[in-house]
Amino acid sequence: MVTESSILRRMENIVKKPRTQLDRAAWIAGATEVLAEEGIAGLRVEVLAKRLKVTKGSFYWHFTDRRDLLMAVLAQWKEGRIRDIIKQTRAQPGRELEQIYHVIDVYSASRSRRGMMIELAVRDWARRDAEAAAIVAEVDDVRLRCARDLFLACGVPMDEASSRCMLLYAYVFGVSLMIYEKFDRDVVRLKRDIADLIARSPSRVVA
Amino acid sequence: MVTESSILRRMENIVKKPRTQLDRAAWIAGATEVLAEEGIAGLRVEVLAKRLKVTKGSFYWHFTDRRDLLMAVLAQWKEGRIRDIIKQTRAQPGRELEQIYHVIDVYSASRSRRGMMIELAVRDWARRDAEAAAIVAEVDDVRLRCARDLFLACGVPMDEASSRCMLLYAYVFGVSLMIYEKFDRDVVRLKRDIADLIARSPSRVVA
DNA sequence: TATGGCGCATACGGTAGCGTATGGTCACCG
DNA sequence: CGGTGACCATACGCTACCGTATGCGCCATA
Repeated sequence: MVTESSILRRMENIVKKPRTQLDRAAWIAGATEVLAEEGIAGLRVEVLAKRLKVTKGSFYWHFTDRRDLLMAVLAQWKEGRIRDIIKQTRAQPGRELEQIYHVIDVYSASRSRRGMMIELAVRDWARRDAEAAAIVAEVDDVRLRCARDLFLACGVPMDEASSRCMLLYAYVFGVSLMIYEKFDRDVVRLKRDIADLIARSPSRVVA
Repeated sequence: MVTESSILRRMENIVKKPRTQLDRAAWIAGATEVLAEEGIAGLRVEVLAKRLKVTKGSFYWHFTDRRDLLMAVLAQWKEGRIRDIIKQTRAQPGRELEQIYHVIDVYSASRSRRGMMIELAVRDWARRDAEAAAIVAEVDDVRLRCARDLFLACGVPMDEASSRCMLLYAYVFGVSLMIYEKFDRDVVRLKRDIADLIARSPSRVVA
């Protein structure tokens, strides 16, 4: 019989105590944290369990094995990235160029350090894991197409739009791998000028 | 007493059997191979020993510990990279622009896959290791300055030369992290156009 | 109040890897 | 021909980690 008190207690458990009982999502979230900090090689079941203040007995209740977790992390990363791309590349008509600058800015390492750490960890992972590579391929494809659409909306021809959006993403990933403090102190100007090169420099040399 | 036969035997050992006796250089070379294939996390003493057909007893004769090997790998990588940069960015007067295209080409992933694998492994390593980061910082500084000098020799102003050489290296590293087969089939044209954007696109929008 | 299952703890066997200790082998030297 | 040292093999203890087996507490339902 479903009593009123039983319903109340059940609601309590849902809203008041989602901490004691871990679910898949909590494990995935924790795993993503570790991935960002330590990379895929440092993402170990027992380490993660210690971090979440439980034992791995809990882990193997929610997941069949370590790979199960890794695939879940990948899937969630993919969903989040694609949602974010759609959001970041949706521009009001006439403001597409502005939006391109926004994309460069928002995906730059200094802007979202955590996001870039995950991005780089996933890409390093993908270099040696076929399933991770497949996910990265999907995300890259969506990203490139979305960014290309922005350039197309700016009136840039197809081939050039392809080149520029590829350059855009290669730049944001690549620059986060470099250590250039000694090279140039005025990083703000540097990055602004580079964004200009990617977004607006005329493609043809004017004779 | 140094007899004639002893000299002959010693020469034999030097020229004929440098295989049985491993030295530091052989270990470092093997370690660099493993680093390229498996990344820093996969670079394990016993794995490397098995690969070199010896046991780790040999390893701990030549190195104090694993970190000793890693630092040696790092040092050798740095030397090699700096030598290569100097070489690749030395241009005959008047051919500097040509040399810039050459640099983009020679450091692209498809051109030297092995070199880029090491490069990416070292950079991923540097994200979590201070000593690796210091080495990468030195190499980046030399690279950026050498490439900037090429742009300067082309008549490009200082600030723009800085921006373009930074974009150049960020691109070559970043593009090797991407998986874009689905996006554009004509990769040759794509890469050529991107090289044009980096090397020669006018920096200012002509009104 | 009894019971069944969910969520986790505990304990176990097994592998991989690090670093050390110690012994063996072979070349060379006198 | 005995000795010495470079170079390597073997064996050991230790830690980290994987996956499994099993037990325990707690909550919901009847």
